[in-house]
Amino acid sequence: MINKRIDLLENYKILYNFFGPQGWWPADSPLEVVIGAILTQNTSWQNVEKAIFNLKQNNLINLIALIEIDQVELARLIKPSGYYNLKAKRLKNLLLEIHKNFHSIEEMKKLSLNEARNLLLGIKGIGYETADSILLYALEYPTFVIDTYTLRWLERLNIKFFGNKKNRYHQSQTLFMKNLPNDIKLFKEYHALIVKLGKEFCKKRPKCSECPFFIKAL
DNA sequence: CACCAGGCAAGTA
DNA sequence: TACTTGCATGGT
Repeated sequence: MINKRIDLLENYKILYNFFGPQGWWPADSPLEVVIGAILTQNTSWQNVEKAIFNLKQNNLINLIALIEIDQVELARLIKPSGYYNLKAKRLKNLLLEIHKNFHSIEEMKKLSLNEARNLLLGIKGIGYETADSILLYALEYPTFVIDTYTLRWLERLNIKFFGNKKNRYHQSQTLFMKNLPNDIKLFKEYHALIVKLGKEFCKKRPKCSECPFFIKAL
């Protein structure tokens, strides 16, 4: 299963030295991270920025305000991020659930990692990646985010997992977490660097041969 | 013009 | 269990 030629910590260092710090997650508050986590589902961050800008213009980076705003109006404001009807519903649903159980986003931290994770995964519209993104970047729990870039990268390294979607996600996540120090900053930066790598070199096949990281990884 | 982006849920066989 | 489809805008 684990390719012993791959030293994940060593590869992190190579990536970091090549690309530098990525500064994820760009946001002014944990709530803004949560909002961005929903809005960026299968959507470029550039489009998410436009939507978040609209929300900021209307003082809507606010838990109560977002719970009270009309869903159709919210959808109109987040339109640039795509799937706006769906995302407006998911956002209100998630924030309502958080407010129902806690005073604020930060209050969720009194839960253990697994408690918080299970709570999030029980909410419609929150899958594994969105849950882990919120846990890591908004709440600062030490969990590793797996996304399509990460899976693509593992596949290129010839590391394959079997079973259903849930098992494959957790096996990939475990691979990183068992082979890295339990360091929140490292987890944040590593995931961002893998996304950066994917955007730079893995998007189109011909570019793969130009990827300096992939050559060093092997 | 086609294709993709920092997914997820529901439906089908 | 393993595909397929709907959701939708904006950049390349």
